[in-house]
Amino acid sequence: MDQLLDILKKNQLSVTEGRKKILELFLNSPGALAHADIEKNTDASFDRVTVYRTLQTFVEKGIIHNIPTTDNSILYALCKDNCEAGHHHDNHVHFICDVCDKTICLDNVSIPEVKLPKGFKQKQTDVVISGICDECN
Amino acid sequence: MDQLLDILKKNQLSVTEGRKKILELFLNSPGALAHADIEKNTDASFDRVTVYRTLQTFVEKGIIHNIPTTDNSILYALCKDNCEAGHHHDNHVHFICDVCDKTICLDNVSIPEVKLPKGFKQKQTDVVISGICDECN
DNA sequence: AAGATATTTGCAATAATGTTGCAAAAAGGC
DNA sequence: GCCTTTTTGCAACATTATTGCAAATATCTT
Repeated sequence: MDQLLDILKKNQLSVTEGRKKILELFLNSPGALAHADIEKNTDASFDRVTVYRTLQTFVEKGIIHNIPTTDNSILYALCKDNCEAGHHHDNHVHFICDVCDKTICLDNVSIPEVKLPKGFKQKQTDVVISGICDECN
Repeated sequence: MDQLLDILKKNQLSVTEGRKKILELFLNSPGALAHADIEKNTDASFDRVTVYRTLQTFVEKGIIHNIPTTDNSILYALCKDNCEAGHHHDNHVHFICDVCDKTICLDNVSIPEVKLPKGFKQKQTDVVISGICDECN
Protein backbone atom coordinates (compact mmCIF):
# COMPACT_ATOMS: atom_id res chain seq x y z
CA MET A 1 0.00 0.00 0.00
CA ASP A 2 2.64 2.45 0.92
CA GLN A 3 4.33 3.25 -2.32
CA LEU A 4 7.22 4.94 -0.60
CA LEU A 5 8.22 1.94 1.47
CA ASP A 6 7.70 -0.24 -1.52
CA ILE A 7 10.16 1.61 -3.68
CA LEU A 8 12.77 1.90 -0.98
CA LYS A 9 12.57 -1.75 -0.02
CA LYS A 10 12.65 -2.91 -3.60
CA ASN A 11 15.99 -1.19 -3.85
CA GLN A 12 17.34 -2.55 -0.60
CA LEU A 13 17.52 0.82 1.04
CA SER A 14 16.96 1.42 4.72
CA VAL A 15 13.82 3.40 5.28
CA THR A 16 14.72 6.72 6.85
CA GLU A 17 12.88 9.97 7.36
CA GLY A 18 15.04 11.75 4.84
CA ARG A 19 14.63 9.25 2.08
CA LYS A 20 10.91 9.02 2.61
CA LYS A 21 10.44 12.75 2.49
CA ILE A 22 12.60 13.30 -0.56
CA LEU A 23 11.05 10.42 -2.45
CA GLU A 24 7.63 11.74 -1.55
CA LEU A 25 8.58 15.08 -3.05
CA PHE A 26 9.39 13.41 -6.32
CA LEU A 27 6.20 11.38 -6.34
CA ASN A 28 4.16 14.53 -5.82
CA SER A 29 6.02 16.63 -8.32
CA PRO A 30 4.85 16.80 -11.92
CA GLY A 31 8.26 17.86 -13.16
CA ALA A 32 11.90 17.60 -12.36
CA LEU A 33 13.53 18.91 -9.24
CA ALA A 34 16.86 20.58 -8.66
CA HIS A 35 18.84 20.16 -5.51
CA ALA A 36 17.79 23.64 -4.46
CA ASP A 37 14.10 22.79 -4.85
CA ILE A 38 14.50 19.87 -2.55
CA GLU A 39 16.26 21.85 0.11
CA LYS A 40 13.49 24.42 -0.04
CA ASN A 41 10.65 21.97 0.14
CA THR A 42 12.02 20.01 3.03
CA ASP A 43 12.16 23.29 4.98
CA ALA A 44 15.65 22.68 6.26
CA SER A 45 14.69 19.64 8.22
CA PHE A 46 17.69 17.85 6.74
CA ASP A 47 21.27 18.72 6.35
CA ARG A 48 22.45 19.74 2.91
CA VAL A 49 24.82 16.83 2.91
CA THR A 50 22.01 14.38 3.47
CA VAL A 51 20.18 15.70 0.46
CA TYR A 52 23.27 15.34 -1.69
CA ARG A 53 23.84 11.81 -0.54
CA THR A 54 20.22 10.79 -0.86
CA LEU A 55 20.03 12.04 -4.42
CA GLN A 56 23.23 10.25 -5.25
CA THR A 57 21.90 7.03 -3.80
CA PHE A 58 18.63 7.33 -5.66
CA VAL A 59 20.43 7.84 -8.95
CA GLU A 60 22.64 4.83 -8.33
CA LYS A 61 19.62 2.68 -7.58
CA GLY A 62 17.79 3.90 -10.63
CA ILE A 63 14.96 5.53 -8.72
CA ILE A 64 15.64 8.91 -10.24
CA HIS A 65 17.67 10.03 -13.23
CA ASN A 66 19.19 13.34 -14.05
CA ILE A 67 18.32 15.58 -16.91
CA PRO A 68 20.78 17.64 -18.91
CA THR A 69 20.54 21.38 -18.46
CA THR A 70 22.28 24.29 -20.09
CA ASP A 71 22.92 26.06 -16.84
CA ASN A 72 25.11 24.76 -14.10
CA SER A 73 22.49 22.82 -12.26
CA ILE A 74 21.44 19.22 -12.13
CA LEU A 75 17.82 18.32 -12.50
CA TYR A 76 16.44 15.06 -11.20
CA ALA A 77 13.26 13.28 -12.13
CA LEU A 78 11.61 10.03 -11.17
CA CYS A 79 12.32 7.07 -13.35
CA LYS A 80 9.20 5.44 -14.57
CA ASP A 81 8.56 1.81 -15.27
CA ASN A 82 11.52 -0.44 -15.51
CA CYS A 83 14.36 1.79 -14.57
CA GLU A 84 14.49 0.29 -11.15
CA ALA A 85 16.48 -2.70 -12.28
CA GLY A 86 19.65 -0.69 -11.98
CA HIS A 87 20.29 0.57 -15.44
CA HIS A 88 18.28 3.36 -16.93
CA HIS A 89 15.82 3.29 -19.77
CA ASP A 90 14.90 6.93 -19.98
CA ASN A 91 13.86 6.96 -23.54
CA HIS A 92 11.57 9.90 -23.27
CA VAL A 93 11.84 13.56 -24.14
CA HIS A 94 12.36 16.26 -21.52
CA PHE A 95 10.61 19.56 -21.83
CA ILE A 96 11.64 22.82 -20.19
CA CYS A 97 9.09 25.61 -20.09
CA ASP A 98 10.51 29.07 -20.67
CA VAL A 99 7.63 30.64 -18.78
CA CYS A 100 7.13 28.65 -15.60
CA ASP A 101 10.63 27.21 -15.78
CA LYS A 102 9.48 23.72 -14.94
CA THR A 103 11.00 20.65 -16.47
CA ILE A 104 8.63 17.89 -17.42
CA CYS A 105 9.22 14.35 -18.53
CA LEU A 106 7.14 13.67 -21.61
CA ASP A 107 6.81 9.97 -21.03
CA ASN A 108 4.68 9.51 -24.11
CA VAL A 109 7.09 11.17 -26.48
CA SER A 110 9.80 8.77 -27.36
CA ILE A 111 13.30 9.61 -28.48
CA PRO A 112 13.65 9.51 -32.25
CA GLU A 113 16.34 7.50 -33.97
CA VAL A 114 19.45 9.42 -34.84
CA LYS A 115 21.95 8.14 -37.34
CA LEU A 116 25.51 8.93 -36.41
CA PRO A 117 28.48 9.17 -38.75
CA LYS A 118 30.74 6.17 -39.18
CA GLY A 119 32.84 5.27 -36.18
CA PHE A 120 30.52 6.61 -33.54
CA LYS A 121 28.99 4.20 -31.10
CA GLN A 122 25.74 5.40 -29.57
CA LYS A 123 24.83 4.58 -26.01
CA GLN A 124 22.47 7.12 -24.54
CA THR A 125 20.42 9.79 -26.22
CA ASP A 126 18.99 12.76 -24.39
CA VAL A 127 16.51 15.12 -25.95
CA VAL A 128 15.70 18.37 -24.24
CA ILE A 129 13.13 20.64 -25.79
CA SER A 130 12.40 24.10 -24.53
CA GLY A 131 9.38 26.25 -25.27
CA ILE A 132 6.03 26.83 -23.63
CA CYS A 133 4.26 24.06 -21.79
CA ASP A 134 0.61 23.19 -21.96
CA GLU A 135 -0.22 24.94 -18.72
CA CYS A 136 1.40 28.22 -19.64
CA ASN A 137 0.11 28.23 -23.19
CA MET B 1 41.94 38.02 -43.12
CA ASP B 2 42.10 37.83 -39.39
CA GLN B 3 39.13 35.72 -38.53
CA LEU B 4 39.29 36.71 -34.90
CA LEU B 5 38.97 40.42 -35.48
CA ASP B 6 36.33 39.74 -38.03
CA ILE B 7 34.07 37.89 -35.65
CA LEU B 8 34.54 40.35 -32.83
CA LYS B 9 33.90 43.37 -35.00
CA LYS B 10 30.88 41.83 -36.62
CA ASN B 11 29.40 41.62 -33.18
CA GLN B 12 30.36 45.12 -32.16
CA LEU B 13 32.73 43.99 -29.48
CA SER B 14 35.88 45.82 -28.54
CA VAL B 15 38.93 43.81 -29.43
CA THR B 16 40.78 42.89 -26.26
CA GLU B 17 43.47 40.43 -25.43
CA GLY B 18 41.11 38.27 -23.40
CA ARG B 19 38.45 38.02 -26.03
CA LYS B 20 40.94 37.28 -28.74
CA LYS B 21 42.58 34.52 -26.78
CA ILE B 22 39.37 32.86 -25.69
CA LEU B 23 37.85 33.06 -29.13
CA GLU B 24 41.02 31.61 -30.58
CA LEU B 25 40.71 28.68 -28.20
CA PHE B 26 37.27 27.94 -29.54
CA LEU B 27 38.36 28.23 -33.14
CA ASN B 28 41.16 25.75 -32.52
CA SER B 29 39.11 23.32 -30.52
CA PRO B 30 37.34 20.44 -32.26
CA GLY B 31 34.84 20.05 -29.45
CA ALA B 32 33.15 21.96 -26.72
CA LEU B 33 34.89 23.69 -23.87
CA ALA B 34 33.98 24.05 -20.25
CA HIS B 35 34.85 27.05 -18.20
CA ALA B 36 37.57 25.03 -16.50
CA ASP B 37 39.17 24.12 -19.83
CA ILE B 38 39.42 27.75 -20.74
CA GLU B 39 41.02 28.73 -17.49
CA LYS B 40 43.55 25.97 -17.94
CA ASN B 41 44.42 26.78 -21.51
CA THR B 42 44.86 30.48 -20.94
CA ASP B 43 47.40 29.59 -18.24
CA ALA B 44 45.98 32.00 -15.73
CA SER B 45 46.76 35.02 -17.82
CA PHE B 46 43.26 36.28 -17.16
CA ASP B 47 41.19 36.66 -14.10
CA ARG B 48 38.46 34.09 -13.60
CA VAL B 49 35.93 36.87 -13.64
CA THR B 50 37.04 37.96 -17.06
CA VAL B 51 36.51 34.46 -18.38
CA TYR B 52 33.03 34.35 -16.95
CA ARG B 53 32.14 37.68 -18.43
CA THR B 54 33.66 36.93 -21.80
CA LEU B 55 31.74 33.68 -22.12
CA GLN B 56 28.56 35.43 -21.12
CA THR B 57 29.14 38.12 -23.71
CA PHE B 58 29.88 35.57 -26.41
CA VAL B 59 26.70 33.68 -25.65
CA GLU B 60 24.64 36.85 -25.77
CA LYS B 61 26.14 37.79 -29.11
CA GLY B 62 25.55 34.32 -30.49
CA ILE B 63 29.21 33.56 -31.04
CA ILE B 64 29.04 30.50 -28.85
CA HIS B 65 26.18 28.46 -27.47
CA ASN B 66 25.98 26.22 -24.50
CA ILE B 67 25.35 22.53 -24.50
CA PRO B 68 23.26 20.69 -21.93
CA THR B 69 25.13 18.35 -19.63
CA THR B 70 24.02 15.96 -16.94
CA ASP B 71 26.69 17.03 -14.52
CA ASN B 72 26.83 20.47 -13.07
CA SER B 73 28.98 22.06 -15.68
CA ILE B 74 28.33 24.23 -18.66
CA LEU B 75 29.83 23.37 -21.99
CA TYR B 76 30.30 25.97 -24.67
CA ALA B 77 30.82 25.50 -28.36
CA LEU B 78 31.23 27.77 -31.33
CA CYS B 79 28.13 28.54 -33.28
CA LYS B 80 28.48 27.74 -36.91
CA ASP B 81 26.85 29.45 -39.84
CA ASN B 82 24.16 31.90 -39.17
CA CYS B 83 24.00 32.02 -35.43
CA GLU B 84 25.70 35.33 -35.38
CA ALA B 85 22.56 37.28 -36.05
CA GLY B 86 21.68 37.13 -32.40
CA HIS B 87 19.39 34.19 -32.07
CA HIS B 88 20.67 30.68 -32.22
CA HIS B 89 20.13 28.03 -34.83
CA ASP B 90 21.96 25.16 -33.28
CA ASN B 91 20.12 22.44 -35.02
CA HIS B 92 22.83 19.86 -34.77
CA VAL B 93 23.45 16.95 -32.49
CA HIS B 94 26.01 17.03 -29.70
CA PHE B 95 28.06 13.98 -28.95
CA ILE B 96 29.86 13.26 -25.68
CA CYS B 97 32.48 10.54 -25.72
CA ASP B 98 32.54 8.36 -22.64
CA VAL B 99 36.18 7.51 -23.23
CA CYS B 100 37.99 10.74 -24.02
CA ASP B 101 35.26 12.83 -22.47
CA LYS B 102 35.22 15.29 -25.32
CA THR B 103 32.07 16.90 -26.57
CA ILE B 104 31.74 17.26 -30.29
CA CYS B 105 29.25 19.14 -32.41
CA LEU B 106 28.04 16.84 -35.17
CA ASP B 107 27.22 19.57 -37.61
CA ASN B 108 26.16 17.12 -40.24
CA VAL B 109 23.68 15.27 -38.09
CA SER B 110 20.52 17.27 -37.92
CA ILE B 111 17.99 17.22 -35.15
CA PRO B 112 15.03 14.99 -35.95
CA GLU B 113 11.48 16.24 -35.77
CA VAL B 114 9.75 15.57 -32.49
CA LYS B 115 6.00 15.75 -32.17
CA LEU B 116 4.88 17.19 -28.86
CA PRO B 117 1.51 16.66 -27.17
CA LYS B 118 -1.21 19.24 -27.60
CA GLY B 119 -0.59 22.55 -25.91
CA PHE B 120 3.18 22.48 -26.04
CA LYS B 121 4.98 25.07 -28.08
CA GLN B 122 8.41 24.02 -29.24
CA LYS B 123 11.23 26.51 -29.50
CA GLN B 124 14.59 24.86 -29.16
CA THR B 125 15.56 21.23 -29.33
CA ASP B 126 18.81 19.90 -27.95
CA VAL B 127 20.00 16.41 -28.61
CA VAL B 128 22.91 15.05 -26.65
CA ILE B 129 24.16 11.59 -27.44
CA SER B 130 26.80 9.83 -25.44
CA GLY B 131 28.86 6.84 -26.42
CA ILE B 132 32.21 6.33 -28.06
CA CYS B 133 33.52 8.74 -30.63
CA ASP B 134 35.23 7.88 -33.89
CA GLU B 135 38.70 8.54 -32.54
CA CYS B 136 38.32 6.32 -29.50
CA ASN B 137 36.56 3.55 -31.32
C1' DA C 1 48.71 60.97 -32.76
C1' DA C 2 46.71 62.82 -28.42
C1' DG C 3 42.92 63.57 -25.63
C1' DA C 4 38.04 62.56 -24.37
C1' DT C 5 34.70 59.02 -23.70
C1' DA C 6 33.08 54.54 -23.26
C1' DT C 7 34.12 49.88 -22.34
C1' DT C 8 36.59 46.26 -20.14
C1' DT C 9 39.52 44.31 -16.74
C1' DG C 10 41.31 42.87 -12.18
C1' DC C 11 40.93 42.86 -7.40
C1' DA C 12 38.50 42.05 -3.24
C1' DA C 13 34.80 40.61 -0.92
C1' DT C 14 30.85 37.68 -0.80
C1' DA C 15 27.70 34.07 -2.04
C1' DA C 16 26.46 29.75 -3.58
C1' DT C 17 27.46 24.98 -4.34
C1' DG C 18 29.71 20.58 -3.61
C1' DT C 19 32.89 17.21 -0.88
C1' DT C 20 35.11 14.57 2.98
C1' DG C 21 36.07 12.58 7.70
C1' DC C 22 34.31 11.28 11.76
C1' DA C 23 31.45 10.65 15.84
C1' DA C 24 26.58 10.30 17.19
C1' DA C 25 22.14 8.57 15.99
C1' DA C 26 19.00 5.63 13.83
C1' DA C 27 17.68 1.39 11.21
C1' DG C 28 17.66 -3.56 10.43
C1' DG C 29 18.49 -8.39 12.01
C1' DC C 30 18.29 -11.72 15.58
C1' DG D 1 16.01 -5.37 23.60
C1' DC D 2 20.75 -5.83 22.05
C1' DC D 3 24.24 -5.93 18.52
C1' DT D 4 25.81 -4.76 13.94
C1' DT D 5 25.44 -2.01 9.97
C1' DT D 6 23.95 1.98 7.81
C1' DT D 7 22.80 6.72 7.78
C1' DT D 8 22.89 11.29 9.50
C1' DG D 9 24.68 15.81 11.03
C1' DC D 10 28.36 18.69 12.02
C1' DA D 11 32.50 20.98 10.89
C1' DA D 12 35.86 22.09 7.99
C1' DC D 13 37.24 22.63 3.49
C1' DA D 14 37.18 23.03 -1.68
C1' DT D 15 35.27 24.64 -5.79
C1' DT D 16 32.51 27.56 -8.55
C1' DA D 17 29.99 31.81 -9.45
C1' DT D 18 28.58 36.90 -8.69
C1' DT D 19 28.98 41.98 -7.67
C1' DG D 20 30.91 46.77 -6.96
C1' DC D 21 34.30 49.74 -7.96
C1' DA D 22 38.64 51.82 -9.29
C1' DA D 23 42.34 51.26 -12.62
C1' DA D 24 43.48 50.05 -17.21
C1' DT D 25 42.53 49.57 -21.94
C1' DA D 26 40.03 50.24 -26.30
C1' DT D 27 37.54 53.17 -29.43
C1' DC D 28 36.18 57.59 -31.26
C1' DT D 29 36.94 62.31 -32.56
C1' DT D 30 39.52 65.75 -34.24
